[in-house]
Amino acid sequence: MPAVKRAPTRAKAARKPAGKPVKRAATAPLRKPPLPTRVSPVAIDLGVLNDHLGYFVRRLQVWIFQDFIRRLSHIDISPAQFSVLVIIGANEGLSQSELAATLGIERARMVRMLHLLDRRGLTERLPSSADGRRHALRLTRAGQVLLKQAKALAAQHEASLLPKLGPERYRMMLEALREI
Amino acid sequence: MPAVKRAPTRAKAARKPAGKPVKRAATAPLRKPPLPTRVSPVAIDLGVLNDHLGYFVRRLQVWIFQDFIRRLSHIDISPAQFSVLVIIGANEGLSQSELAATLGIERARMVRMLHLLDRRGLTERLPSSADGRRHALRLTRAGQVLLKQAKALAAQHEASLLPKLGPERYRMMLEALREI
DNA sequence: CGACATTGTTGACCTCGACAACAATCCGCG
DNA sequence: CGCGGATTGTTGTCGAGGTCAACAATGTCG
Repeated sequence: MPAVKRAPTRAKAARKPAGKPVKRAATAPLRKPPLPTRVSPVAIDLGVLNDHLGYFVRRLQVWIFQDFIRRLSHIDISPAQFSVLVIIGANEGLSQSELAATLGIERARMVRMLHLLDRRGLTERLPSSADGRRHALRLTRAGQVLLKQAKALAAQHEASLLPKLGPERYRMMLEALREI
Repeated sequence: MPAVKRAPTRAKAARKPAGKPVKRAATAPLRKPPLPTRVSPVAIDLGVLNDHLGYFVRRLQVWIFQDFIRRLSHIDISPAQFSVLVIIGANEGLSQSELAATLGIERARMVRMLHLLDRRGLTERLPSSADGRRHALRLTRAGQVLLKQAKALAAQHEASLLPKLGPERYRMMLEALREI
């Protein structure tokens, strides 16, 4: 996890009052990202990257995750952890293998993730009555409470995407992606 | 970490004596009596993830990258390396900072990436004539040749996305993402 | 000239994906 | 019934990347 976001950074580097007006784009009123000084003299050509869906999908995904992480930093829940909690909450008693498979996460990775969530008292693994190998996963009460907070914050995050991407594009993309 | 020769996972108790195949209940102090089980092959509910664009974007990105990596495995070029080569090829003489900034990669990360590409004889860093701090990046002859192969393979990869996503959706998404 | 910013660089730390190996358990079949 | 094979959870390990701090060399500007 990104532990702490203490950004000391030289954000106060605005020792250039005259000359160029800092064109702070109309970003969300969340925090001032230290990305000024983008005074590139010449626009850089993306070349054939312009024809590659993967490039833009990647950039969008990084952008979305950064916003998500920032908004849920108070409760210290990563996107992956959020997805795990959501799936467990919606499918009580499922096994680690099922969970890992539906989220596209390696079983080995899921073990350590659940180990951490267990330590935080959010989830628990009960022995399965039917299969001695399995663990029946479920949320603790604390896990349910925190998931509810996480869902609220995640909904805010999601709502913030609309004006960013444009409402029509947003709905279009969500619908298209859901079918894939 | 590897200090202790870990205990044999869970419940060493099942020593399998002559007794009955007793359920494990006798050995461990089960704090939680209920044993909910899910032996149903029922489809797993994604819950609120269905309303989160980031989830689907992430899944799509992973899927695209896997295909890309597989198709370019012969020439051993990762998506990130491909983007670096493309940008350098289309913007000869640019600096590492500019390159890193346009691709959203940390300067420190870019250093090591270029170091590797240099060792492979694909790129080179020439001293900038105007600024002693900068390196003017460009492709070597071998780099140009390999980039051409990479572009061909990447184009095949891209073409393979059409039937997978549906030509309609593909063009729509590419257009939408490009505007963001 | 001197304070400060930029560029490239290195080191350290952390997350995450991928594999391999393993113990415990379940299943199917002779 | 017993035994080989498959499944599940687990640990170890490796490598790719992201992040941060610090630094030397260099440029810029009051």
